Amino acid sequence: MRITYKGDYALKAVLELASNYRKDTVTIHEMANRLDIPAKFLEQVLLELKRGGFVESRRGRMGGYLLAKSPSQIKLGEVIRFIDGPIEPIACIDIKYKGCNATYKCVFRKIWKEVAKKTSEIIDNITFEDLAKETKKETLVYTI
Amino acid sequence: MRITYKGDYALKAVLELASNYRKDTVTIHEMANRLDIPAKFLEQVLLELKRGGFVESRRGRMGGYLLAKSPSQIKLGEVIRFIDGPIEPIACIDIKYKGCNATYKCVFRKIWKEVAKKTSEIIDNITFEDLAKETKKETLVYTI
DNA sequence: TATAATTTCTATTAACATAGTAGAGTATAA
DNA sequence: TTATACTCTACTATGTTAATAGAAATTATA
Repeated sequence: MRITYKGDYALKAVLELASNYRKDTVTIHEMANRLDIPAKFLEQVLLELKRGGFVESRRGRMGGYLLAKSPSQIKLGEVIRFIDGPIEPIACIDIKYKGCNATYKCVFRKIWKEVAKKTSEIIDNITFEDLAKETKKETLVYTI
Repeated sequence: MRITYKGDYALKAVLELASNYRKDTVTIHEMANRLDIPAKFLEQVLLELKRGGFVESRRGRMGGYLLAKSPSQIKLGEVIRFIDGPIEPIACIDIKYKGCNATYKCVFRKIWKEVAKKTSEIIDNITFEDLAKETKKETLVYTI
């Protein structure tokens, strides 16, 4: 798995919206400023997240973005997979990969699957509710 | 972590040499044919593996490649890191990464570190001796 | 109703990485 | 001496990434 800037931005954006869940909508520019992300790039990321059903938007004045479902229903793994693709470290799990005339007896294949499994055990067991709580807590710690 | 074709080829080449440890040297072309890898590309990979101290070579007639140390002393993780770089899924662990004005309080950072740790627990605990044994066993199974 | 604020959509681009190709040079066993 | 093998450097095609640009559509509100 490799996390791109786009994926990184997506996670931060969703977390931002999760922290704002059931409050106001947040505009692209607000998020871009707060997260220090190029606004036009973030715009594209948010559109993609919308198509993925993670966020909703309100157009026009007083518009902005908001989460499409509860933070507790969005897993870290879902978002990163949607934006950056499969978490498997090598494509030999995938169809496109050519280079193994006998994948079924490739000793590496099972290792990469094991890596993917362990990765999944982490990222598919963390919701944005968890993350929002954690950031809140950390912010408090640093504020006090 | 993302494993490139180059990394994939490197692992297969080292395994091939591990299976041949203390027997004859193996030429680039033999390996390229057996592993179905473009010979000129494999050539570069092997040169890199040599610079990394994983393999040795004999030039001229009757030449070829051989392992520089015992298969039991070469870990999967060492080779893949050397060829494909750090296993961390995101560069925010690295210096070059810009985009976190406060990495120390980034909730994602610790997650990616955890992923890297689990990955390391797998790939740094497998030697090419293990792998060579496994391929040998599997080959037998399919031969019988 | 006009306007400012906001999202939406499509295209373009610079830089870099990947995966490979090409060819001339060097060493060595037989 | 020669065939066989590794060595080295350069080149290239393709794709991906991380943006940037600008015009269009929508909507609250003054």
